[in-house]
Amino acid sequence: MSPEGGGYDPQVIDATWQARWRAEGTYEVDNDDPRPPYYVLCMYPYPSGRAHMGHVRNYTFGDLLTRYRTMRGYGVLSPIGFDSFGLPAENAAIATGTHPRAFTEQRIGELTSSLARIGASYDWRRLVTSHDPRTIRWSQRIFNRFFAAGLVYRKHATVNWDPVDQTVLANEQVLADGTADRSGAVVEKRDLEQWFFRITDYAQELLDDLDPLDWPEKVKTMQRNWIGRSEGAEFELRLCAPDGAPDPAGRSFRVFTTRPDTSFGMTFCVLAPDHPLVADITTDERRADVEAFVARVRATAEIDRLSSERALADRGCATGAHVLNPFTGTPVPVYLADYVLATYGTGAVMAVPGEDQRDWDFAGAFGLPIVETVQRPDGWDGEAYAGDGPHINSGWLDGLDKAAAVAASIDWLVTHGIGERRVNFRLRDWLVSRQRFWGCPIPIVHCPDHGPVPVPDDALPVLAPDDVELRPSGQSPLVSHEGFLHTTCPVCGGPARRETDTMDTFVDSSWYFLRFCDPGNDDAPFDPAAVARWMPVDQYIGGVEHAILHLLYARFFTKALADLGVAPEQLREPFARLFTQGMVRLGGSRMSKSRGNLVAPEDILDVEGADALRLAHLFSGPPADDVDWETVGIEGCTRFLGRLWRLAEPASAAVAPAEGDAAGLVDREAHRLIQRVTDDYERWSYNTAVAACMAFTNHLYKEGSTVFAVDTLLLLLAPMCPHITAELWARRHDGDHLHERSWPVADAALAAVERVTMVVQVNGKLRERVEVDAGIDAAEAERLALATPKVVDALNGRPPRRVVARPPTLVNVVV
RNA sequence: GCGGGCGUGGCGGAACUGGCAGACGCGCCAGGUUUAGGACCUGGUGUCGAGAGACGUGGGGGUUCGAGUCCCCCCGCCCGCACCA
Repeated sequence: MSPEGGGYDPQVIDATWQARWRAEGTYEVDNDDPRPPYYVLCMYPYPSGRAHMGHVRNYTFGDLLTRYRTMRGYGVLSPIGFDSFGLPAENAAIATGTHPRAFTEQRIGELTSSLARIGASYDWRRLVTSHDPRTIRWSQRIFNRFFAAGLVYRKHATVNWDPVDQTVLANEQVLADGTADRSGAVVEKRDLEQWFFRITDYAQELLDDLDPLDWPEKVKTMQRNWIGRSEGAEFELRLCAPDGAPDPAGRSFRVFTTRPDTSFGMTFCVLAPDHPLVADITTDERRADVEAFVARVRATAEIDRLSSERALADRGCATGAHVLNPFTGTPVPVYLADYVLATYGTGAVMAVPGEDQRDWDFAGAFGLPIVETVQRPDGWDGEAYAGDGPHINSGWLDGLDKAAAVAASIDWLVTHGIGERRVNFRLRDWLVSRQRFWGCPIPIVHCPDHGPVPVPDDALPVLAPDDVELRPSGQSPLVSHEGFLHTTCPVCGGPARRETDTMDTFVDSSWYFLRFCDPGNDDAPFDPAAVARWMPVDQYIGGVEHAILHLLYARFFTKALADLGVAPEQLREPFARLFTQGMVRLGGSRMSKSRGNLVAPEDILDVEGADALRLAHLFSGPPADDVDWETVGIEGCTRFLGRLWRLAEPASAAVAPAEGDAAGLVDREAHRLIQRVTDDYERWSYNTAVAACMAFTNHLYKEGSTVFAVDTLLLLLAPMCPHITAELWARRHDGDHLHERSWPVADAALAAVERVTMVVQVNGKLRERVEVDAGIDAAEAERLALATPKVVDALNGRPPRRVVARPPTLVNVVV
């Protein structure tokens, strides 16, 4: 290490350049910036304190892209914010007595410092946090717009209730085994009055608009499955006596099916245990059993309900009621079963055991008849048959295949006024109420005379009071805060009570990316013109764990806001391109606080510095893949940065300059490197981009360096390791700022290869290598190949059976 | 069960459109430098074989002049949804 130049000291260099970027506003961009716009966005973080490795990975990719696109001449919008409402702050408040705001703002400070320390570059003027009263005001304004448009409504819902923490939980806080992720208690069901967003109005559009998005196919598929469109028919079943005599009261219910073609095989039907008609249709003889069954299902934890261990006979119950199968005119019994869900379709199904395995199993357990309505293929040895085939035992549908029989059966239902074609979605409306304190208050006043009334726009934001005591009482402290609770009705001025529920924090993350476009706006959530300039986000980066909820909600918000005229009308999708990065694991398991296997990025920043840490993440493998930190060799990256320093630092000069022809060859190599690395950046192949830069550095150590080659290397590495490259560039170029330079452009003529190694194969096996001119034609390649000793040997005087020439890289001689 | 993906050295991975398998890095081995250690520099490193060479991308088959890459079957692993009628 040369004493004159000084060694590579990341502590000093990182801090120097981070301060300079911040002070000079290097990555600030105005809405009238003359450069073409490009919007890079990392999913904004929940402020949990100092950054963990997942953050580092995420924000390294985002920062790299910001710097790269800036060098390519774009005005890059790269904002950051914090998803600062949420459960952990509230739990900490209950545990320690700290106000959630103080707790949260401390965590924001820590995460902000971490982000700065990895060198992430943002336009800090655009900072948006969910708990900021300015954000709350516009979240509430949007709620009111949705309310006015009928996109918000209130209804009774069965929600998850944690009996230990005494609170309602979101679905995502309930584990697969039916226990709460925080308390571990078995979650109960409770009926409460809740607020919903009518996302199902957009189900079809949310499905259709996925197709053109440049998103991982996996994420699009997950969303399609979540939306869960299915086509079929809905029709009416009329109650009757066991002998088929009409029900004197004329009662009926409707069923949804995707297989109306199999209706002739309906030998019973099934209602959900909580179907509203259950009590009404149950016969007196069956009432005791039915009531016991319904009570049992309600009390049974989800996990037990789903268990395949349970005897089927315990999962259903006869009601004693009968309905007429309209296709056959015969009566069939009505059962209850826990596998029929009240919330999907009509909460009632016709059962066709011949063509549905669940119905088959149920029929077996209850001794119900099975009628096959589709001809089994030869050799079929299964039970229920769901495939295609000619219909049998189906009256006028006999002989038709599935598609024809579906169409004919629906026509028949329509003609007879019994039912109609029907599309159902699995997607439910979005339950947004949370009985929590640390969230955006729902801006509603309940008036005894006028019902729920929105708080007028000019009275927003509705802010939660600070003088509350957070206790695990099962209610938001707002419920018992008299000053907050009591207000007047905006319509009549009479006494009224404030809504005490807050909004799901997914509401905040459903529009924050729009606010980033116009964060200072005091008249509206954002100016549609500002949004039109930047949106949609050109590159969105985040974890695949948000593949469904956040991304679906944000898409819904964008569409709804566009339809309401809040966002530009033509903005139908928020995120044009999505990249989901892999998770950081340690020794195979997920890194997490609870597992106690966190590797603190700050410890690495203290020693190896930001550039080595970033490089380690970039080099470890494809960005989309999970990475096991145990196998990441930061040593190689640290070593490389040392080599780079001794190559490029003017006074450290460990590499001699290339002389004469060698210099020209090195420069040509540099042009090829530009092509290679640029291509790698464009296709998210950063591990190979790093590899190419390492290989080139090795090459320079061997062949000698040139000013052009080293400068090129620094430019290409600038987005990946911005500190060391900026420092080296400044030392080489009289204080010049690397990150204001343009991305290098390869000279195609110089990059072109003149001499290449041509591979000669005999029968597809490698036999010779020949140095040839890159411009040779097929005839010349063949001539050279046939003249090589191994080929002459193999031919032994005979002519080749065939010669395949792919000049200038390969010739295959078939003998 | 349905959907998506993956399987390459001791390890992370590379091979983009079918054309030199294993780039780059870790680790390991040897040499240099150093008082020594560390750091650094150079070379080597898929398996078998003294060598020529043979074998080699989870297993089996196929297409092709040529297959890690395309097709079929099987095995194993990961992820998502999971009684959605």
